[in-house]
Amino acid sequence: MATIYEVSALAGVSLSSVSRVLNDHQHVSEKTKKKVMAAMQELGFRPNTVARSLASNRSNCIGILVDELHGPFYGTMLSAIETELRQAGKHTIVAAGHSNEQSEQEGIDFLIDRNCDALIMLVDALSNDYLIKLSNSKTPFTVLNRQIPELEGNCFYLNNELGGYLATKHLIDNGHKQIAYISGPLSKQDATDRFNGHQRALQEAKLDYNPALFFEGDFLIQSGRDGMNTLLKQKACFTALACANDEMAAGAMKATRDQGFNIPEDYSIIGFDNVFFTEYLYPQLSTVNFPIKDMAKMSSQWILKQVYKHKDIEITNLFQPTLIPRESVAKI
Amino acid sequence: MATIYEVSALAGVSLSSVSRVLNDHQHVSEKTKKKVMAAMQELGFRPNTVARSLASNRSNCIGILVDELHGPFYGTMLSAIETELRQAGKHTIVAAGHSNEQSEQEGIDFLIDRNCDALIMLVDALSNDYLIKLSNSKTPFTVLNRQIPELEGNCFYLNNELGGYLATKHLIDNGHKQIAYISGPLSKQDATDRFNGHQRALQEAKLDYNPALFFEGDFLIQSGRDGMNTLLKQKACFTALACANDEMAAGAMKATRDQGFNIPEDYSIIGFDNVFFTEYLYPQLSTVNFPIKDMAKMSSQWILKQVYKHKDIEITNLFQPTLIPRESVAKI
DNA sequence: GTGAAAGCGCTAACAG
DNA sequence: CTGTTAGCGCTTTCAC
Repeated sequence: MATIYEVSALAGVSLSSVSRVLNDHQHVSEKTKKKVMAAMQELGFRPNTVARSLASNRSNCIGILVDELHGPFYGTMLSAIETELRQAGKHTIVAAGHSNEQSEQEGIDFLIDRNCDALIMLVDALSNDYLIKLSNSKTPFTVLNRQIPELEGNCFYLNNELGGYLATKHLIDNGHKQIAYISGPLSKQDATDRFNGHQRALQEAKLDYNPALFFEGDFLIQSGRDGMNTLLKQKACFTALACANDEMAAGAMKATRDQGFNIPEDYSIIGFDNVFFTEYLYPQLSTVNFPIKDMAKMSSQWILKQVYKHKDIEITNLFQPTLIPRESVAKI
Repeated sequence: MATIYEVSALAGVSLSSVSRVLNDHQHVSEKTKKKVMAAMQELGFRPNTVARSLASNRSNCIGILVDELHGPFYGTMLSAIETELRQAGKHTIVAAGHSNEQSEQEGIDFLIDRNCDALIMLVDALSNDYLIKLSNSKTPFTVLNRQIPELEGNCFYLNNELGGYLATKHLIDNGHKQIAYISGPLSKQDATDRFNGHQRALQEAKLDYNPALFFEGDFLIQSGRDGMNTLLKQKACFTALACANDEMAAGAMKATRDQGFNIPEDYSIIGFDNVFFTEYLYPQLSTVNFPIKDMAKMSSQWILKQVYKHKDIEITNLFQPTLIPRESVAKI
């Protein structure tokens, strides 16, 4: 593998000149630039990224830390980030935190040690305090799906409350008056925000909130099944169900059918997130779109702008959900 | 950030000694080892990975190249690889090739330039020839879901023929005699292997293969819909359908119901891959398991063994599919 | 067992 | 606009 050294020799210029054209510096004459380029071409020169990192203290690597690598959400996110970053010549290093505080901290260290220029995180085990402390270190980072007031500019998040509102409103607009709700773990901000939105829609329509129609799940499919089974068993009746995410909605659909009911004839169901498999379900699940792709892209752009000084990038931190009506909600 | 230099000063030993304990070399006295460790602790020393890479020409990074980062398959794979590699202290750099030959080649260059110690690839646009040529370069690699005779030891693949056989056999065992088939693009090896397995099962049961009951899809959901719609329209009748992957099976289920038929009462359907959402479908999709997780793990271990000289690792290149009977296939 | 010294390939002042 | 000169932080011969 040829080095910058051999290039400089062949081109008959100094090391620095080669380095300059390599880094697109201004103040290089067209002539030497041409000579250098030709020499690089001839030698099949490929710059050694590691050496560049060491000398410049820049790795051109962005670390991505997520709870899990599998699941419908993360793939979409990774894909959007990788696409955006790679076309800017940046690499993506991934690490999973497995929703475990210690493991997530290790993941961060892992990524920082690797000299990542910046981090993108979608994690929930890490405390706000930890993240705030981290913001004083030299590695800039971005946080997805989380709003931390002290770190406002670094956070890219959804108006979850509005999403929750939209979902329940859609049910109400279809004539439903008794609406059950399966939430995510209320210890998580996004879960409570969505639930608050649900309640706001109820109030707005002057519908009473009935605690018997509430079930707290954990965002996983099984809790959707458990939730719907529980709801179906209690006495208060209802005609529609809003779930705080699509996985739980899928579980609820299963439970509903296992009990011999039809969707949406007997029960209308709406999810949240609009993950790709919602279209595969039968009936196709009505849901609320979570623009994870846009958010992932935006946070990549934030890094491009902050860390690599790209210009002309408009940053938005707050994203809006939209209703995706499909087949699982019917008029009553 | 403390350097090895400060550690050596504080410990009162030379640079080399510090380096030795850092790298777990033999021939270091317990005493100096202790002193060094203490000094590191005190200074909160964290070795600079980049400098180590440059000096040792080892990055402890494994590059992963996949067609796409989203989709049900890749997440599972990435997750298994990251878990396995990270606990060995290795990092994972990902790149997507977008099923485009040039883009995949760029992905490889990208990863090699980044000084990856090895590569794991799950790609289909790259030709065997290209891969064979690549095997002469200094970066070892592994190929998933693909069998290249010249690169036998580097390939980790499924017995797709057997999988195809198992699926159709399951249909036959349930009494079906007219079985339709929606294949993947026959230009791809895995698609033809699966299809061959289908035909073998037919022959074995002395059932005639009817070309009218065949549709060539592209592994995406829409082609499953198109396929089933086409099959339903032609005159030859059938009672069961085997699909070369789960996405197409999901599409076929949709088409079946859109035409007013029930699954499995009117048509039994079986998929292939056993991706996570097959359990979310209604009815739950019977399918054939593709042990992508095991394969991903095994290929990580191959790298650990070949590149990092870990011992006691048994390598298997060929994996076996298994039948996963669920609800979408009924006796006739 | 330990230390000295020479790089790994490149960037970045600093002169000119 | 170009060349000289130090390093970046660590590994690795090679002596001792």
